[in-house]
Amino acid sequence: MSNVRTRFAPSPTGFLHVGGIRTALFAWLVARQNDGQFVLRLEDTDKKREVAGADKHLMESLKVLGLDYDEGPDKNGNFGPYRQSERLDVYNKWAQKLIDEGRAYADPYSPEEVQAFRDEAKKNKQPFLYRNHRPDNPPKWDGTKPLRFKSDPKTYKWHDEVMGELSTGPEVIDDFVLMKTDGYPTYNFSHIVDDAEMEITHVIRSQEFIASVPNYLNLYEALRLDRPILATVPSVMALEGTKKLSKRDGAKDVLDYVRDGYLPEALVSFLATLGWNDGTEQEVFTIDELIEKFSLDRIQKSGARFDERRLLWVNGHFIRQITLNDLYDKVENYWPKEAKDADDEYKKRVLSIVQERLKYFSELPELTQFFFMDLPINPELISSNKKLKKLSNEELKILLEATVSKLEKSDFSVNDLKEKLNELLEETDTKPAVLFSLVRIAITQTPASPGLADTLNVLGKEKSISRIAKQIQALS
RNA sequence: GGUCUCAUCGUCUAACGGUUAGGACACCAGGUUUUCAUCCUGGAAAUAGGGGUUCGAUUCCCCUUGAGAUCACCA
Repeated sequence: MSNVRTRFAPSPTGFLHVGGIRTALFAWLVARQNDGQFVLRLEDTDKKREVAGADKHLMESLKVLGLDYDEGPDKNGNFGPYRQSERLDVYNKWAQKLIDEGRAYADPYSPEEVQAFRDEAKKNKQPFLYRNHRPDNPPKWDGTKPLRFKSDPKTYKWHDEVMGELSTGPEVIDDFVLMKTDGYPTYNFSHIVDDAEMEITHVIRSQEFIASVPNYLNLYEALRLDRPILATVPSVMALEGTKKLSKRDGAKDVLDYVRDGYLPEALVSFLATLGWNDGTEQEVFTIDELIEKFSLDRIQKSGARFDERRLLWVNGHFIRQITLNDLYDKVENYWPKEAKDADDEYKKRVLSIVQERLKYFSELPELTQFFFMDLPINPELISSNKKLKKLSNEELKILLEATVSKLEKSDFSVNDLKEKLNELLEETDTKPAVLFSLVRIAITQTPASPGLADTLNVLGKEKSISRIAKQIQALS
């Protein structure tokens, strides 16, 4: 394929959720795997729905995930401008062409009259077709009335890269609005013109548009434009219920995931494999692997549910794979506030023993707080422990005192700590489940922590022993 | 209601008409000297229903059922 150009064309009406990002990702992958261009075009033709700042937010979302675009509102390109609101002359030019050729006409009816037609159709359980009311002698179009396409209803068969062979009858073709009375074009008109003017080769978009495709095909013919390759991506569905994922079901802003400490590469891998696979049993993909292996025709035809638990697993998988130094840089802003004055070396050691249990960065404070401050004694940790609650305070104290005197003799290297702890098990004739749990609780005061020897090693001799002493005191 | 589309474990999915229907997430059990996590082993878990075609259907056809999309001067 020569010079592939794909585009992502959102309207700036709010944040980008995972479904939108997935569509953008697929378009981006097609461009990258063909050494083509990926274009961002803002479809801001509905001024009523536009949200201030949404454009910036959207661009930021793409950039954070690494979906860099070659042309867009904030990039130079030979096909600009990339905001539809700045391209009105283009739409007017093409609209005039249709008018001149008798393929567009002014809609003489008021909105109320059109609505009455629609209500009547609905009452009769018929689909609404404006062309059943097409006027015989429409007035000249002067912008005060909507401009409608004069359609040429017919049967269509076409190929969709994802959905396969599709076909429809003439009953779905209608005289849709091209230009609104506010001077802006409708999506149905503007995207056709822009895709052609911008030389887009692949139109990859979500499935709510598929029913309109026959109308688009009809318009391409009237405009005498070659139609691009079409690919319709199914919606991402909410985990519960039967609805597509939407903002009201709690679909999160992708930037929220990034803020919570999800790695962009994990989000990308997860989103790509939500409804796509390469036919092997590979579950996780790097971006380079996706660029190499992705293909539109292996996208599922029905919508996949968004299961955040799988995303969590993918993210943990990526976190465990990156190097400690890399991870250290990435978690810079996620440490508990008590770590403010801790030095890099210490924080790095903490991170190294926490890396395998970190699922996303926002968890870091609860996982590591005790490394940076003495947590208050929590008696419940002992009283709720199956084994420990059977022992008396006196017995617990004896064990902890033995631990202190043993640890006094350790150089606190991990190996020596392991050795000393083993000796302690023998000398006190205690099971690991008892002794180690007790010591772990004494030094961390948390329900879960990394391995005991590692934790002692990082905490250091002084802190460890003083915390055990505090626990002994609390038992008195 | 019309039109289009889809249908495999709870979830994401694999299976040129011939497989004990495979993998992953989640779940359960066991193991790796404590917890949590990682890792390893094992377990439970699916072809929506009914008809065809075929020696043989998850796979092809039809019907039913269920689901999604759409029928805007929104995209």
